[in-house]
Amino acid sequence: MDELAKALPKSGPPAPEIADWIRSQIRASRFVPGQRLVEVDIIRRTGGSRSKVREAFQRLAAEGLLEIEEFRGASVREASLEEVSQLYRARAALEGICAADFTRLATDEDKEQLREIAQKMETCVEAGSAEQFGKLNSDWHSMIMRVTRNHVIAELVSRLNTPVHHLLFQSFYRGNRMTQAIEDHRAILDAIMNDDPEGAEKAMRQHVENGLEFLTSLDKALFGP
Amino acid sequence: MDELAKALPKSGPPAPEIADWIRSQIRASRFVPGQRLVEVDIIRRTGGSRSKVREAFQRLAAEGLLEIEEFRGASVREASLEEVSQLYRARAALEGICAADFTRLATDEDKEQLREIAQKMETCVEAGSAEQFGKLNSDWHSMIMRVTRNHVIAELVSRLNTPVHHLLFQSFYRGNRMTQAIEDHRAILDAIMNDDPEGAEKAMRQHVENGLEFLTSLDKALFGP
DNA sequence: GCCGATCATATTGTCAACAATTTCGTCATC
DNA sequence: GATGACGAAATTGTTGACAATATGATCGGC
Repeated sequence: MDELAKALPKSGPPAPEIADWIRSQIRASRFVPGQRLVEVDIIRRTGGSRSKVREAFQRLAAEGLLEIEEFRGASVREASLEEVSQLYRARAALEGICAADFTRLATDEDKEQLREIAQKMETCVEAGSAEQFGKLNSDWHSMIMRVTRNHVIAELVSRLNTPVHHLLFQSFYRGNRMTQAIEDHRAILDAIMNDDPEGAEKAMRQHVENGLEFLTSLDKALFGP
Repeated sequence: MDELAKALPKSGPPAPEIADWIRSQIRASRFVPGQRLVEVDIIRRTGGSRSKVREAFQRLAAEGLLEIEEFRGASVREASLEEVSQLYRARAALEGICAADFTRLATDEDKEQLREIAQKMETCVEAGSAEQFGKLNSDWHSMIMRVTRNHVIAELVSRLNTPVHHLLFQSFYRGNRMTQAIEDHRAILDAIMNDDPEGAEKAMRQHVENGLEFLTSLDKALFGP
């Protein structure tokens, strides 16, 4: 009864908040793939009742984030490389169309703001601060989502990202991922500035595909020869 | 303890199966938007225990299909027209990319099979059997999904469709929706046969957008002047 | 030391009882 | 007849106890 419970003086947090908490733990790599989530442990940490915790597990299982086995409980699901690949294909489609919509909908201020974030990211590369880079990268993609005003797609992309969030974080530390991303962003921004929705979409898709390629190479470096 | 219980001689169905059952009821318009889902009622009909039913509710709420209010229970969520519009934009992106992938991956037999389904649909128009048309339409889109072998996208599209499934069903009965769909399918198929992935993608997006336009006009005809 | 059986513990699955809240009918009052 | 207070019934929220299963330790035999 320490972490979430303190933030919420109520009797107990409802299932969605417990789910949020678990999700945040996974995104922060405090819960890693394969790890078992014991009910009493979550109860202690969140202050939620057992039924609430179990309901939260069901929610997360529906999202594909947890795996529930009979009499063995919930564990963080490990996405296979094949699944990650499919997931990135979905992201390419969704973020691609958002890039096109952004090009059509964005005001000059919006575009300028996007350019500024990209610029800050470049300074991060020079400073070698991958952590800050990751945060700005999130801002950059969120900015596009916000302008297109499609909550459904924003939610979907967020969910699609959760299972690989911990890997993304690592990836910026490795190889030339940051400079690659910078180049991609510049290509996207160029198309946006030229009022070329199709070009922006194409560039965004390429950006996502590059991300996938980097993840697969990262996977090989970590696990297989 | 009548419907699902009979089909399953086990002690009681697990939460995911109860969720499936409720989902099917919604798709079949037996549960309509706004309708409250009383726990004991679901328990009687499925044979599940109360905790199972509640967990199933949470799953469906996570999918956005149900709405859960404190002390008021679960009810079928009504998707606003704005939300349906966003949802179709997502579908356009996802199914569009699948059409392109299908063009690249499909064997000649696959393409032929797709053409056959489309042909059967044309006979349905002549016979005026909207119900059969709807079923074949599902087959047509499923066929594309199957060939592209992307379970993630297939699952997403299925979920995106569930909230409007009951409207889709009606829409085929109205106006010229069927002939419109036939034309769209023909355009998509033409691009596929010409090995033109981008053309197929474009045509598929247009097809989805047409579906949305039809839904909005249907909505106006039903509710607003 | 290694292997398998056996048992204690930990964990999850199920259920029933009780508390809290909403819902709906009843009735008195205006 | 409309309105609002009251209370019974229905419904949901919460908790705890018990059953079923898995997990891990212990022990005996080889």
